[in-house]
Amino acid sequence: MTPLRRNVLALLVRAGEPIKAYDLLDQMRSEDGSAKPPTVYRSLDFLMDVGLAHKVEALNAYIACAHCHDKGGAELYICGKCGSVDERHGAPEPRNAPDGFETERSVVEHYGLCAKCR
Amino acid sequence: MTPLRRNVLALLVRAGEPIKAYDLLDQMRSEDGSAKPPTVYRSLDFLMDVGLAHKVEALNAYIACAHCHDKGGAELYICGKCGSVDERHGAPEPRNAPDGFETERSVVEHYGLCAKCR
DNA sequence: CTGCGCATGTGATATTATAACATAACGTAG
DNA sequence: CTACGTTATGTTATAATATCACATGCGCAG
Repeated sequence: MTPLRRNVLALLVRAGEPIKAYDLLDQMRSEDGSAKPPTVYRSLDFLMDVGLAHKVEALNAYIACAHCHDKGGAELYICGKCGSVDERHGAPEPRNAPDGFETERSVVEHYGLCAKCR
Repeated sequence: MTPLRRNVLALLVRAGEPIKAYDLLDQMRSEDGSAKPPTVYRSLDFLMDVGLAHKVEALNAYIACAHCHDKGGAELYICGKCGSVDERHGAPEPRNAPDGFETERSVVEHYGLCAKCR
């Protein structure tokens, strides 16, 4: 874990909700000035590799992992109104899977309204 | 359903696996010549609205719906080797959901190896 | 005919992400 | 200590994905 990566993680944590790569980049630039796209994408890739961050595929955005399990995909409940994300782990999919399919990675994202925003 | 939209749907069906918007566009251009990005994106949006196509979020690609249920998100099993997609419907998520969360739309994509490719 | 609503055409541009190559930082073998 | 390999970062450019904004056409209700 390098200072750069730690900084990216801190920004993700501070955001508290999904944040776009280029918004992260803007925040980095306001301190550093020299940040460029590969800087932020490389740090995000690293953080996702080690399980400290997730990509929200349907939003093209990124969040800090709330569980730090380091393995196993998260299940995300994303409120479309307030932007909050509730992250759950370990939900064993109902094995609706085709016979013999071997899952390596799952993307599970639910969009809707959280209890507060209903 | 217009000729344009029917054509896009036909191309999706013909592809038989997830296809990128710009690959669709290339195929359209090879017949039509005048197709442009909004042409294909508008048709895709329409097809997704009426449930005849899905976006594979983690691939930024699109597929024809194999069930035509018109409502309710699909659950996709995507083979990383041969590219085949097995589409399942009606899997009730194990309701690992936060209390009071009201889901409007779900994205469920499983990546791995299909039975044939293992 | 006229006006309205929707679909499409067209050019430009915004957003998201990666390629390719250069430089630096850091540990380890010799 | 020094040379070297490996990993991380800097830098420039560009690719890939998606949308905006405005013009045009087309069918139909009034």
